[in-house]
Amino acid sequence: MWRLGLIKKLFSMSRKFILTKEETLPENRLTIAYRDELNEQQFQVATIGNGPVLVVAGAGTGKTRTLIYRVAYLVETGVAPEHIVLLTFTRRSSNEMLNRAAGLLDGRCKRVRGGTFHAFCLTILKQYASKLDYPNNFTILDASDAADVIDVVRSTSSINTKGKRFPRKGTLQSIFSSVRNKGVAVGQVLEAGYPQFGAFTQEIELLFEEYSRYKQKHGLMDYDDLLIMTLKLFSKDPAVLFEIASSCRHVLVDEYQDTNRTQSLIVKALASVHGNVMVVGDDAQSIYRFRGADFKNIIGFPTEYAGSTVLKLEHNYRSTQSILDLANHLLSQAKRKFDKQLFTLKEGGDLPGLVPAPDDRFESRFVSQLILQLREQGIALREMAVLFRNGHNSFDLEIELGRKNIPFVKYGGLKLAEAAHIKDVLAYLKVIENPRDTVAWNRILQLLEGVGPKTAGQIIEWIEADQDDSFELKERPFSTAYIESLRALFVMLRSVKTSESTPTSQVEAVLAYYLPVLKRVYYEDFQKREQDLEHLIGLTVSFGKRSELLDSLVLDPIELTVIDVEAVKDDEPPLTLSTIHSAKGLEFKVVFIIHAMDGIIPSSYSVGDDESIEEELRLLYVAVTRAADHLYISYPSLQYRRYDGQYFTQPSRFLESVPEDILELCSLVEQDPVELPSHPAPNQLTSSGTPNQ
DNA sequence: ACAAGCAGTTTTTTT
DNA sequence: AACTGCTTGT
Repeated sequence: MWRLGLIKKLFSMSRKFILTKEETLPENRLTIAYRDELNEQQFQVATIGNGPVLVVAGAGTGKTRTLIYRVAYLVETGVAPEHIVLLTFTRRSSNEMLNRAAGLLDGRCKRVRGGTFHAFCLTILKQYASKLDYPNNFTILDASDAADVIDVVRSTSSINTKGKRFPRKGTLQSIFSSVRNKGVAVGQVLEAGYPQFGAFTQEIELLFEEYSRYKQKHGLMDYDDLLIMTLKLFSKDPAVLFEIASSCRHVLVDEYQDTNRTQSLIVKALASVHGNVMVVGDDAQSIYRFRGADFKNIIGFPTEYAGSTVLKLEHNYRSTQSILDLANHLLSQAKRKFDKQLFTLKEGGDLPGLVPAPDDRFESRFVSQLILQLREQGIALREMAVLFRNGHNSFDLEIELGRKNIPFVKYGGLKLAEAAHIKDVLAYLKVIENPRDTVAWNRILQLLEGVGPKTAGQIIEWIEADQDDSFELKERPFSTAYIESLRALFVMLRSVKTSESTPTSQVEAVLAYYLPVLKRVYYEDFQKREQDLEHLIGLTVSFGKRSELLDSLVLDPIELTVIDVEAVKDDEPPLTLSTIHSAKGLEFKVVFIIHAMDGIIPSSYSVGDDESIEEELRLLYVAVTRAADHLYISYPSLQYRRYDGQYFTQPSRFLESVPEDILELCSLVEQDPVELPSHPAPNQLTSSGTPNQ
């Protein structure tokens, strides 16, 4: 492990020469009228000179827009687009920003580099992998791949997992990820988050070491490695750091409050030559503590970067005053105080509504009916969103929307690349790409009839011993139970490997082999899964290389229901369903927050830990501030749990102390469909009163 | 000895 | 829906 001190020393090593600042274009020769199109605070941000800058931007203050103008300004004043690095949270927001910036300057911003930290680091690592003793065709493990590797390591190690309850593979994976993202010891992570496994500290530490060794040996990198290995590369080879940092004349980071320690060190490294780093964020919207994000990064920025400028964006252009009142009230409940009060010129507006529904079904009917009515009133579906805490909170609503023929896209929850059948298909391609990828081998071997964990492990040992990437089946004591199907598998792998065809035809070739397997293994619902595979073929056409397809699917996971987007491409733009986490940075005219009961928001997992509860509060704050004009918060009063039957719920504790002149309590009243007026105002559907139970 | 099938439990949020 | 632990079958 490298040390923080070493990195710091590294940065100070590069000698600095002071150049006189190149003359910037006079303002009147710029093509964009920055002063007219931005407010004073935004203008400052967009046009500020060199040096470190922290922008504290409240929700809805035009942060994205300002960053776009910043990029445009830099390009216009002579910075080459490829010397600008724009790090954003999702590739979705990165693309949106670059497209909008390109629109401002007729395409000149297209060559700005950027994307997520992980994607950006990947491009560096692909180039310099050999310096870290990795092959440059290394495989990226997603969270469940990583868990599978941990499982393999555990079963081959001599650790006794019997007796008392030993953590499962997925739990181990999150423990290891915390260790690395927070930079603390295994023992500390266990103590803080998993006290029940404290007795296994030694075993878990051992596994952690073995897991790291295994990845190195087999050319595997998990998500955390992409970041940490990049830092390691920088500290191992200062010349590489210097070369990369030299090409980063301006580093811009969005959502800085959600970066972790490693990411902040990467930013520091990238800015180590030119020192031009602008980070934008809002500590009140920090919602990724669970994966190591630390809002201290944003708070501590001015101390970390001497001579930095702090700018603020406080004018909210998005929401009505009524919605901001609720948002401000939520923030006032936080233990850690925020020095921000958002203000808007959009006075008044309907009060946000709190709607207790009798149960799930009523909640879904309420939301979908109101959506239809608002659409009648001229609000497009694409301007409305339903937000929720957990991916599965919308299942019932999804059925109802389907019934009412309301098109929707869902963000968050299950990703296409996480579905078992997609992982199967990708595993064949991964093995062809990197024959040392034992996780993928393990997966595809176990799809053979008569091969389970033990036999798969045995076959993998033989394959590894061969050190031969040509997929020839050598003489081994194979059992007759599976030898024929194993032979068929190798024939397929060899023919795809040697075909040198496009990723699309490679996927098609794999599918020809895989479809019978699919039907046997998933005989219950293979038809549904077959559709996803069709969708996968559609996705492959934009890739020129197999490795690009594989990397992209891991780093930029396609949401499962994006299928629906394709289907309705020419029709009405769909309604958005999203987890609150995935809705970060987005805005909608109408927002529904569903399942807003205690135990969901805040999650029952966070109860008992003040810091976690605070994060849940910020999460609700983020959800509320997505809304521009109308906000409805609902929850089912009655829930079913499989074993203890029905039980009554409480609304989220964060909403309990909110006075009725900020959040209006509504009730649902059932009415004959014929009686429905054709153009009711949203408030007429609900009337103030006691909850209807 | 190992694979396959069944039953019962458990599920946050994301790169 | 997927994972674990248990039982049955080869």
